[in-house]
Amino acid sequence: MAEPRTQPAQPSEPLSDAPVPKVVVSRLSLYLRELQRLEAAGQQTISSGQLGTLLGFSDAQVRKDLGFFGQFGYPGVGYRCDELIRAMRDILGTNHPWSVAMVGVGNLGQALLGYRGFGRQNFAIAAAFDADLAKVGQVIQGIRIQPLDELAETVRTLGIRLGMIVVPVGAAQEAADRLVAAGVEGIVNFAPVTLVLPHHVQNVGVDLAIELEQLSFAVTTKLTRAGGTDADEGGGRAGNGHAGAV
Amino acid sequence: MAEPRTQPAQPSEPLSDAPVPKVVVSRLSLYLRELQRLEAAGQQTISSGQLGTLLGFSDAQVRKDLGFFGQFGYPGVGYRCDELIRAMRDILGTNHPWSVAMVGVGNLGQALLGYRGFGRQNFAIAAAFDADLAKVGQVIQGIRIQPLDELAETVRTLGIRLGMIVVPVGAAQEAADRLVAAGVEGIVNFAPVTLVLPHHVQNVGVDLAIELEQLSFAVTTKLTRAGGTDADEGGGRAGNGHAGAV
DNA sequence: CGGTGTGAAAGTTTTCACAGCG
DNA sequence: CGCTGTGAAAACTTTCACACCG
Repeated sequence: MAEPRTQPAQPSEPLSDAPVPKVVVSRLSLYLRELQRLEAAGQQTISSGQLGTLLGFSDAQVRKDLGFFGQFGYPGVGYRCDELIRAMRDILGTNHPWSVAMVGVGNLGQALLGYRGFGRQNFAIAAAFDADLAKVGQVIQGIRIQPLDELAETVRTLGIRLGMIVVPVGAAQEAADRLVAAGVEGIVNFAPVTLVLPHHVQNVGVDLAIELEQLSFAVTTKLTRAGGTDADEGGGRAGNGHAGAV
Repeated sequence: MAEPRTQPAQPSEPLSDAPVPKVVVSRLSLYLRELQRLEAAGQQTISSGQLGTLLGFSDAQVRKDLGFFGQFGYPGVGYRCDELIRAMRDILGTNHPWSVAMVGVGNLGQALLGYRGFGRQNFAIAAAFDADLAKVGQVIQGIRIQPLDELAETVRTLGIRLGMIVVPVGAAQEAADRLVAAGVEGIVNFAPVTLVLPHHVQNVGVDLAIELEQLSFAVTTKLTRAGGTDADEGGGRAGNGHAGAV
């Protein structure tokens, strides 16, 4: 932060008002994940070519993606890991903590309550709700399960902006409606159904069976782009495949 | 199956050898999911426009996507749900059962072992492995946890072709190596790391923190295409957002 | 009519290739 | 040199629009 810099600025925000392709943002998360790993391993700088190779993208794609948000590199050197990490987190919005409301505390919900990966990226499940009154009052992973009736008030009181739906498929839409009514701005939905939401509420779906379906197809057939394992030449690198929001 | 048909054929395989875009296949899974819901609700036929509206896509996109695989519709009528479901499952490869090997039976692994959604789409977790010898021998959800040493033999004996990695990030690459050595053809990876895999092994990544990161960005900013919740006009439909393979 | 299937046009994303910088 | 940042070209995907069918 207090480093003397020569030229690179880090606007860290969409730069122009040009809309950023969704696919670029999904790669940003991968860049960040890899950069954090590299930094932890002691690497100070990295070039677009190296970063791309690690993830199965071209050097040009890495540079173009970053170019949507500013100029972060040093010609002849590459990018400084620490700076780029900070910039990515600024862009993705994870330099500040996010509170998340979980609805549905079954097997999967309980596992997610204990998942350490959220905290590492600055997400905290701040409240959890379940329709089953037998669960209400239990404390799981330090969180007291609340009844659905308390959802709206708790969400407002804690200033929660994101929700996570982990209920059975039949209860998902109602859970979504409650979260929306409480003022949540985005929802991650683990139920295998397409939610009906107002346009101002963002939505990411994770359908575990669909991930396997995509693999089933890929194992059987050839795809056009970045299919299944992708990119990379020769030896053994794995490229990357992420499921794609449902 | 014994219906008299007029004209529609259902090639159900890539039709020509033209490679199919990955994004098309991901939408196929969504079409299938929606069709199954509609059929369960008693609907017999559906038009491309209706199906598209339910998922936030255009009618033309639905028709183009299906067009990669054959001709399934009846002009003036639409598609018969039962026929289209069967065709989609043939294409995705889920008309026959798949056995999956799970590596790592922690909180998340145990939750996935009990997840009913896999079975509904013809996936069965047929074996589970863990490095923790205290877990080995336990029976969870009807599956006996085996030591990693038995992975190769079990995978071969059971003819398992797909693997699922649910170990901590530091153990993921080794788990992948073992699965690959055992002859698995595709891997779903829940660990937040990019695996190095041979090119012939397909790979889908699910990074739970990245899903939230994408939401964090979407809530903060405007995206270009299918951003967060997308598509649809007026009232309240939710479009669809699936995360995108890592 | 209402709706499919499909070329052709429009729009978007990726790759190329190169000027410029330290 | 090695590597970034970026216009311009190429590739790919989506939308349009219409012939054709029951």
